[in-house]
Amino acid sequence: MGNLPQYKQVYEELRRQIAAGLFAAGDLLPSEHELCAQYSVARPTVRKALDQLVSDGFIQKQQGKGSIVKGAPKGIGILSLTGTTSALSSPNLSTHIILRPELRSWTEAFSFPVEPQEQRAGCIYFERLRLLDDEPVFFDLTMLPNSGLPRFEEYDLENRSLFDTLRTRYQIVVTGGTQQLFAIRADKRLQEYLKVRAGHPILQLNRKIETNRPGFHIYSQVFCATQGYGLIGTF
Amino acid sequence: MGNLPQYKQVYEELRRQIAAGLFAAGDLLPSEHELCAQYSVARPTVRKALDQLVSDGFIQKQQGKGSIVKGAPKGIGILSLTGTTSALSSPNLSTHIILRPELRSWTEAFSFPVEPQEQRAGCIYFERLRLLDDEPVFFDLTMLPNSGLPRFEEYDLENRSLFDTLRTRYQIVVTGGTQQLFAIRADKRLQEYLKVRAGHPILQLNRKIETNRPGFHIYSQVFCATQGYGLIGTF
DNA sequence: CCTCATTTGTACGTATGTATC
DNA sequence: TGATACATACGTACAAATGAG
Repeated sequence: MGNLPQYKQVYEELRRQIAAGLFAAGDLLPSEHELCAQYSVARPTVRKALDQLVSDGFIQKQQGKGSIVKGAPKGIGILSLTGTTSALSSPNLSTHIILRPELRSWTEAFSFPVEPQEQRAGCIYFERLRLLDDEPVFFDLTMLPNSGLPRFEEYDLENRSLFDTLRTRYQIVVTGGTQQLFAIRADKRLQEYLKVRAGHPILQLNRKIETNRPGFHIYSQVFCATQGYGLIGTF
Repeated sequence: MGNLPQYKQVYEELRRQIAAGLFAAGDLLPSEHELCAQYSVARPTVRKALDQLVSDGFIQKQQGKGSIVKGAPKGIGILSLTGTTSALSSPNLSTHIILRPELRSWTEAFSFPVEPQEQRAGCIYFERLRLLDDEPVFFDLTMLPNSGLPRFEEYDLENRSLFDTLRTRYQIVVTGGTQQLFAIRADKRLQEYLKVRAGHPILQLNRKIETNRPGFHIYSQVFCATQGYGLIGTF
């Protein structure tokens, strides 16, 4: 049932090793031939896993040389898609739940229309504030269809990335998406949460994220005060 | 010499057809089996081309059903990587060259350090202003290493996407990158180019883009006034 | 400069599983 | 239920780039 395909097992294992820092940036992964032996799979299987790591930004490949480790994605990875792990695995970054996941009805999500089956399923909605060194950096609102996510509330959104939870618990992975970016002035609510003065420039990000599960989208809206550091992402 | 691998030929042809609107959004591409027959290639070759189209956001795949065309990426595709074509193929979007490509020396690019071989090669630098319906929407600065780009100045940056030119003329494709986003207040120069009042919130984007050519990066800085429309991208 | 082993890139064929309609 | 379509997986072969000698 919940068995992962072999290429995903290899992917998850290598990804874990890289994220855990077992390879320094610039190191070479074992060659494809060696990986085949280690995991007892054929080369196309290993290559598929490596392709994933490339598109996730964990490695680069170079013909005749090998697979070069780029290291765990750095920064506040809100813009990186599958690499958002780093956002919450960073030791000095914490998450404060402003509004715990609750069930709502919905017809639209941050200006994106929701699809009929999503509307029927209802909406899981929650709000979080992310802090870096106890300073608020961004405030985000998330909407998910309430379908096929048993025991979702049990999973610890304070300490785990949403995308990690969806990927490892429910086999839901991001396949693409659409985003809108705005620079706006802080309103009252943002002034309070992000601790900025009135009219301070704020980055706003609306995203509709597609997944491998047909008709299942993640909708999110993020506000970020970028004074000082900027919002970093790999892609 | 300049022969493309078969999977890239299939990719380019299908991409061209989708971008040209030969398929409506929601249409199915021919099945993998049919594509094999059409292009006289094996199924793994077709699948590799389709994988590319998926990761570029042109199609979605669904097991048992087929490859669903999502249509040409819409909006100002500054954030989409390989799909930036749309930005300049849009009929009402035009490009004004503020500063024609010129050769410079460089040691850093928008806060990103440049690598030694790039520094030795020198820097191609240019500035462009993009207009939508004759209204300025964003202002961008680009830096490229001056190596392996014969006759670069001849190619028409006013009417073609930079990424398209690099991909089709020089076989340089984007493999990933890092970006920093900021919300800032407009300074004097931005007030002039983007026609906004002093202190208006502006979106700033610094990017270091990696390519399949080792040691060749594209550095760009983009400023955008997002009042009204927002900056849209697919990923 | 050339040779050679290593490593990744491209391509084909085949087989089987699983989702969709 | 069956036909179709995509997903996964293995094996093979050769090409092209890299780096060591």
